[in-house]
Amino acid sequence: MSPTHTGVTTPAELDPCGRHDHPDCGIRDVLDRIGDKWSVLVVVELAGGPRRFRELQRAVEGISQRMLTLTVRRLERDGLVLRTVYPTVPAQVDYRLTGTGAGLTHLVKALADWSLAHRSAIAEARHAYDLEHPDHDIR
Amino acid sequence: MSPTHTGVTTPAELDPCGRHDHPDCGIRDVLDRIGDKWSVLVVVELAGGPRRFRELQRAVEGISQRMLTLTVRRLERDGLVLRTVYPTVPAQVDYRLTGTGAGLTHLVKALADWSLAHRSAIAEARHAYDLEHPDHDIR
DNA sequence: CAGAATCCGGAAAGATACTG
DNA sequence: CAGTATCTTTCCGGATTCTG
Repeated sequence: MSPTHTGVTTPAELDPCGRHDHPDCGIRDVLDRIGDKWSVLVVVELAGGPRRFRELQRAVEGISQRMLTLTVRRLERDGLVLRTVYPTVPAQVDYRLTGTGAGLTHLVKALADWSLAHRSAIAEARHAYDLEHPDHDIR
Repeated sequence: MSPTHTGVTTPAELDPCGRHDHPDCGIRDVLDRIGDKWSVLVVVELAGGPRRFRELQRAVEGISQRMLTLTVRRLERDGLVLRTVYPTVPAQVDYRLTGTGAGLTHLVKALADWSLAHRSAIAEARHAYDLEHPDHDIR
């Protein structure tokens, strides 16, 4: 039993943490890592195999070279992506997922599945909301 | 077969989309929704049952009233949260997860599980990276 | 209590130019 | 090619004040 249990009904199947004795389940750790605008897209692309810098930039579409650098550096730092430099000229670098990073793709797939499964429902909900609330500035 | 198949080796078990014929798998939809700073925390709290505005604000800890309003409004608009107003005085409002929203908690749990499982590995990777790259400004 | 409206600072992201 | 270095702009989010 959690010492801070409030007596509120908490169905086990709806408790995302499995227990309530820590504030955010550490979820923020993941989200801070893949919740940004580009990380997931880069991971998805790398799931298709190693890619070079330019390949990634072309594949992700819309990402600036600056953001790609930052994104890929962070992923490297977190041990999700391996960066390999080949001492050729001009320089050649490739990026590939590490074991941990590959495991992430399973998570991403879960996200994609859920997204696809509910995308229309959400779109409808939005539409309905927008009709009932003619002038809002949400989003 | 995908018409845009490039011939690159793409192990099915690493393909997060299941297919490559769309750019981002719609993942961005989900991430734009739960990738922000507070949405997940609110959903997690609501997984414990209906909450009133103030209860949420106290529970989430650190969230401003403004951000709570915005967060909960977006979730409502997307049909993930149901907002109920009781015409009492003073006003009383409660928020609860919809069916779709409850389904989200499974996703969140997956995130939490992955996070907990790899948190130490990632921490070590970071530490190692920071040692080899004494002065970087990543993050 | 449950918000709405406003102001404001800092961080994130984009664009661009330059380099090994 | 694969970045780094700047500069500019955008916008997220906090603090505060006011209302039904």
